Amino acid sequence: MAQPHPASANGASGVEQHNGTPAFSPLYQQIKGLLLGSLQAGEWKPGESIPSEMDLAGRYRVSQGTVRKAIDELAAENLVVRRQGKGTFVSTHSEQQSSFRFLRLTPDAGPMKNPAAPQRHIIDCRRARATAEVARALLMKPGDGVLHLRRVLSFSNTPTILEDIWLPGPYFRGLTAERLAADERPMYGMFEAEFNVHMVRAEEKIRAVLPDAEQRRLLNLDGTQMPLLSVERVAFTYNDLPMELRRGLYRTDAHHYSNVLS
Amino acid sequence: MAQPHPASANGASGVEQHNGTPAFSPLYQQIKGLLLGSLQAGEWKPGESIPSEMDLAGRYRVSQGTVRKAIDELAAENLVVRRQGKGTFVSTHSEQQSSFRFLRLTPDAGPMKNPAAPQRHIIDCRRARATAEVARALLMKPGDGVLHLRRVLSFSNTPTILEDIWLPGPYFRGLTAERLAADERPMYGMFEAEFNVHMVRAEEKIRAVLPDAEQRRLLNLDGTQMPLLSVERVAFTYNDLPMELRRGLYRTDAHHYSNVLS
DNA sequence: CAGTGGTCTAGACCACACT
DNA sequence: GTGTGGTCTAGACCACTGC
Repeated sequence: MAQPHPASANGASGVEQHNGTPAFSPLYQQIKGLLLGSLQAGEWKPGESIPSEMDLAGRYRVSQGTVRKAIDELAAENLVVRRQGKGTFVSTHSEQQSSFRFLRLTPDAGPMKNPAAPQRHIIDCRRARATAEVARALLMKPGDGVLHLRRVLSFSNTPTILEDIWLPGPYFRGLTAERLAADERPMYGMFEAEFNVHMVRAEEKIRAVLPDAEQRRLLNLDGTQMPLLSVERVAFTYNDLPMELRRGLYRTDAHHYSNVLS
Repeated sequence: MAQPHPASANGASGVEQHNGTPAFSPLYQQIKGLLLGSLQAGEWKPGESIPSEMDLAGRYRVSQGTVRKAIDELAAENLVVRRQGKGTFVSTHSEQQSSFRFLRLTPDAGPMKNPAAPQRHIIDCRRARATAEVARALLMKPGDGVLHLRRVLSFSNTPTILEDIWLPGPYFRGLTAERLAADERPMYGMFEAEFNVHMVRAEEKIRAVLPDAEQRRLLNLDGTQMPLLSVERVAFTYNDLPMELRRGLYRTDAHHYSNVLS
C-alpha cells in the first residue's frame, strides 16, 4: 500500500486479468475493501467509533484524503456515520427512530416528528426445513434448517402488518419466542447485539394481494374484503450474504408505503 | 468567491442570520448553487455537456477540487452524469433505457438486459380545473387550469398500467392527444425537449386497492377480482417545484414494484 | 496528441465536541 | 486546548476518449 513517491503509479496499474479487462483498482477502493473487512470481522462493533482518519492513514501508509474518500463511500452506503468533531461510527439498528430505516410504511396523515414504534406480537417461532423458495433466497439447500417467525405489528392498537420471517438456522442458535417477546429493541438491533448479524441492505418486491382466511383472521379483517400490500424482502449483511427472507402483508387503508425516486 | 490566499477563511464564515443560526455555507455548496441556477435557467440543456472542471474553476475563481466536489453532489443526485475522458453531461430522460428510471415495475421473471419499452395508448387528454387535491399537490389554487391525461401502458400486449396524469396548464401549452400519440420518446424526455420541464425527483405513495368497474374495463380485467397497486407520484423539477401528479394502477400478477433499502 | 474526468498527495485552516 | 471530521488549495500523475 505504501507509495515510494507522491502520486506515483498505483500498485495494480497496468496489470491485466485473464479476461483482458484491466485490473486497475484505485487506492481508496483498496482501503475501502480493508475497512469493509474489518467491519465484517467485527473489529469495530456497531455503535462504536472507528479509528480517526489520521490513524487509518498512518496504518495503511496513505494520505488522509485517500482514507477520507474510502470512508465517504462507506458513509454513502450507510455502513458508517460521520459526526463532525466526534468521529466516525459503525451504523447500528439499535438507536431510536431506527425502527423505520427498513420500514417504509408511513401514516397517511403524514410523518410525525417522533413516530411511535409499533407494538409487536409474536405469533409463532419454530425451527423448520427450508422450502425450495426459502433456500433459493437464502443461498441454502432445500431442507436446511431455518428459523421461521410469524408476528403482527400494530399501530395504535390496530393490527397493520403480518410478517413471516425466515432466518438461516445456524446463525441464530438460541433464538426463541420468549426471547423475542421480552426484547425491547428493534429486531435488527437485537440481531446485531445477540447474533453478530448486521443487516446492511435489502431488496423488496411489492405486489397487491388478497389475504386468505387465516391472514384475515390474524389481522382482524374478518368480514371485509381488503386488498393488502405484499412486501417480500431479502436482507443482506456486509458481504452481500442474504441473511433473512421476510414476507410482510401491509394494511394500506390508513398508511402507505413511501418511496423516493431520483 | 475569489480567495486572497489559499485556505483563507470562507466568505460567509462567522456571519450570523437573524434567527441566530450560523450562515456558514461551504464554498463548494455555493458553487453547487450556481451550477444549479445555470441548469435551471437552461444555460446547459439536457444531454449537453457542461464546461470542464478547469473552466468552471477559472470562471468561479476557485480550485478544481472545489468545483469537483460540487459536481460530485450533482452527480449523486442524478442531475448530471460524468463520463471519463469526455466530460460532464446534463441528465436526460430521452436516452434509451431511461423509460425505467422512474418506473419501478419489473417482470417477475427478472430484469432483462434490454427491457422492452411498454406500448402506450392515450385514452384521454383534456384541459380541466384543478380539484382541491390536485391543487394541493401541484401548489396551485383549486380551479386553476390543469391538463389531465389518461393512458394505458401494456407489456407484450397485456394492459398493465392505467395512469391518470395532471400537469399545470400554463407550462404545457399546446400539448394534445395527437402530439402525445405521435411521439416516440419517453414522456419525460418529450417534456424536456418540448416544454423545458425537466423532472429531477419524485415521491411515490403506494397502496393496495380494488379497481372500480371502469378501471377494470380499461385494463381488461372484467370478470376477475384482482387487487392492484395504487402508485401516487408527485414529480419535481430543479427548484423542488412540483410539476406533475400521477396516479398509476399497476397489475402485479406478472410484475412487481421493486425497491432497494439501505 | 491534447483534453477530459479520476486519483493521490501534502499542507493549511475551519467548525464542532469534549474536557 | 486537543482531537475529530470538514473544507480548500496547488500540483502531479493516471486512465479514457477522440482527433
